[in-house]
Amino acid sequence: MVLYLSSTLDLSFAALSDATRRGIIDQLGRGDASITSLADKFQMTLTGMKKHVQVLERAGLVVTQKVGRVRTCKLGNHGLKAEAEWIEAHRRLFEIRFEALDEIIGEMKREDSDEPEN
Amino acid sequence: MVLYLSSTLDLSFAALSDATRRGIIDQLGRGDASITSLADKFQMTLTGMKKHVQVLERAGLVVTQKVGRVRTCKLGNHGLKAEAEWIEAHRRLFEIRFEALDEIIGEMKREDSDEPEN
DNA sequence: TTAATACTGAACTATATGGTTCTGTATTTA
DNA sequence: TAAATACAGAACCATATAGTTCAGTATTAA
Repeated sequence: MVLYLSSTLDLSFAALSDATRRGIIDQLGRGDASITSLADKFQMTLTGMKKHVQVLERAGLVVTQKVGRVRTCKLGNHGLKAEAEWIEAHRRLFEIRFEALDEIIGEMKREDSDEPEN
Repeated sequence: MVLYLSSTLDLSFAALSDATRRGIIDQLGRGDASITSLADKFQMTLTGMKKHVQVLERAGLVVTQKVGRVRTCKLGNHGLKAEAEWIEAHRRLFEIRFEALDEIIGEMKREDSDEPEN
C-alpha cells in the first residue's frame, strides 16, 4: 500500500488546486458546456480556458468531445474515489495524533489532581 | 456557497499533489521527525526537504518547531476537513451525472425492446 | 576548543502553471 | 459566397515547483 507512488493522485490533486478549475467542475455538474461558454463564465480567454480544461482532462476529471466546431466538456467517469480514500485514510491519521495528544493531556490532568495541593 | 473562492483549498490540494509530500505526511503519521531524517528517508538534500516541509506548513498540514539545532516536524491540527467536504460534495455531483446517464441508457434499452425485431 | 551536526539562505537550472496575444483553420449562418 | 463563430496552436511573460550546490551560522559533542 505505497500510496505515495501514485501519479494519478498527483494529477488530480494538482487539477483541484486551482479555484477556476474547481469552479469548472461545479459548472459542469450543472450541465455540459462548451469551451467558449466556460471562458465567458470565468471571464477568461478561450485559450486560457482550453488550458484549464486540458489539465482537468489529463486528470480524468473531465472528458471533451468535438462536434462540428464546438468542443463540449462534461464530467468524466472519475468519481474522485482514490482522492476520497486518500483523504479519509489520512484524516484518521491526523485524528490519531490528536487522540494521542488527548491522552497525554488526560494523563497530565490526572497527575495534577493526584498531587497534594500545597 | 462559492466553493471556488477558497485559497486554503488551493494551498492544501497543491501540497497534496506531490508524492513526496504525501509520503512525508504518511511518515509524520508514524511519529514526529527532523528535516534531516526526512531528507534521508526520501533520499533528498536537506534544502530540498526543507522546501517540501515549507509547502506543507503553508497549507497548515504540518507544523514545525526548532529546538536547539533540530527542527522537528509534526502533523498540524488541519484535519483535512474542508478537503474531505469538497471531495464528498463533488463525488455526489459526479454520481448524479452517472445516474442521469443510467436513466438515459435505461430509456434506450426500453425503446430498444419496444421496437419490433425485424 | 575543535569538529561535527543541523539547519538557513542565496543562487542556479529545468520544467510547469496561468495567463495573454496573434494567426490560422474548420464549420456554420446569413 | 461572405462573414461570423469556435476552436487550435504557437509564442511569449511572470511566477511557482522541484531539485541542486555552495557558503554560512548556530548548537552540540568530543
